[in-house]
Amino acid sequence: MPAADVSLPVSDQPAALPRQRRKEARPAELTTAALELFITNGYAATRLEDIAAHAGVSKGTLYLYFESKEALFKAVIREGIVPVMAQGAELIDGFSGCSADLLRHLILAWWQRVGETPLGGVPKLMMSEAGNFPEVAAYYAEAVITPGRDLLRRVLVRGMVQGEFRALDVETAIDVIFAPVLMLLIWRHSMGACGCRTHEPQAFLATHLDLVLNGLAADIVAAA
Amino acid sequence: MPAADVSLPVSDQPAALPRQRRKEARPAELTTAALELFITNGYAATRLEDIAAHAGVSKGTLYLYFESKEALFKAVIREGIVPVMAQGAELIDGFSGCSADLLRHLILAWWQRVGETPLGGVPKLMMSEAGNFPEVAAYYAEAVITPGRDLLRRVLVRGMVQGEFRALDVETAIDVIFAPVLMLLIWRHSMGACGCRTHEPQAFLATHLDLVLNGLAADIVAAA
DNA sequence: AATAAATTACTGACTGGTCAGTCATAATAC
DNA sequence: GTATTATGACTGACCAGTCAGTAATTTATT
Repeated sequence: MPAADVSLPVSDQPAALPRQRRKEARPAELTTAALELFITNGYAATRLEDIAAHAGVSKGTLYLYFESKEALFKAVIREGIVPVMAQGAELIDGFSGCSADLLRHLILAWWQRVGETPLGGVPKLMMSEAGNFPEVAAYYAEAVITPGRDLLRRVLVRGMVQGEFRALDVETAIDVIFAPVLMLLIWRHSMGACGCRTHEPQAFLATHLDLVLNGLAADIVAAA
Repeated sequence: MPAADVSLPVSDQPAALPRQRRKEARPAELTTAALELFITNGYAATRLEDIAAHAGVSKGTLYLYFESKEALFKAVIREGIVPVMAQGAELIDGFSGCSADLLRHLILAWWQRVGETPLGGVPKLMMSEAGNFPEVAAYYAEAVITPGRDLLRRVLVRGMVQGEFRALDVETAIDVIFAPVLMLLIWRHSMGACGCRTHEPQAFLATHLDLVLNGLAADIVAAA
């Protein structure tokens, strides 16, 4: 949850506590438990009682911190994802190698910091529930997807400016390039969770990067 | 629970009509209506009454043809997707051009025959509900995903054998290559359905194919 | 051809279980 | 002792699934 939250579209902060002291510890435990259950069962199939039990409190306690199931869901999405983004920007800023390596590092880092953690369930959850929670989807698009795309755009533009990458439609390329990474993640949290064959993430990402970096590579004119 | 369950993976055929005449017309209308509503609202949020109303019958009638909501869901998945696959095989068999064109044609044809039709909602629906219906997911994997991957494998192997494509891990490449197409589809049926910016499918697919075919292309040795 | 009987197709009010959300009460802190 | 924090039994809405009954259609009878 960004601290200086100036007029966000989705704003169901805990709020329940009327004034004075607020214990920040409890809500975090609750959203953690909620995230886990939402991800494994889906939103509709997750009972609030189970979330409460999972966090070691009673159902009533949930309502001290969240107005409703929907508010809890929003909080899960909000707290779950936003913090990660800043790190990506730093990675790009402090990178001096070639753009191909930068792209590789960025994607592998994202996989390590999101894909392999509990947060990895959020994108699939969001996809599944976007239709039922359009405002949350809009918030997610603004707070997660847009900044994420910005990072990738910087890398692609960097590569093109430096003559390492071919010129192609950047806005489209961003999503084409990230799609396999997202699919890998979504797959693991849907079909993968029920016995279906799953790819080794490292091998999958390696093949993807191999293919993409070859596809992006500018013709090496110097070779003549 | 199926009556004479001769060990099919998923087998909840209409079956309700005990013997003699069976009207095949009605079930098709029902699954069509169900598909539409499941896709827009999700499984849990779709009321059987709405499906019935949408098909112009009463709720009771639904139960003449389907044992339960779950059986209806299975039927929707089953009838919805399977028929398409055979056409792909024909396309490959009767193709004489280069493998790059074949891949392009296959993907564009799939988009046209699935992506742009109501069937396009099935993959996202399946992803969302796989966790809650593992048997359906297993059936889907066997009846849709495996045959689909077989098609792509044939194209890739063809290209490699003929020296048009670089050699790389085929099993992984299959999924890497199809992932952006799937994501395009999933996106349109989730975030895209609630006001978020969406790609022009043709442009997206063109960029994807451009990138992939360049990435796949064997170094043209003849150029020296 | 008209009528009755039998079969099939459909209906929608009803039931039983589930679960989000409430609130009177209890435990704990201060 | 009183203010804060937590509880879990309770309520009311919701909806999958049922079933006694009605309508339509087919078959049999005269």
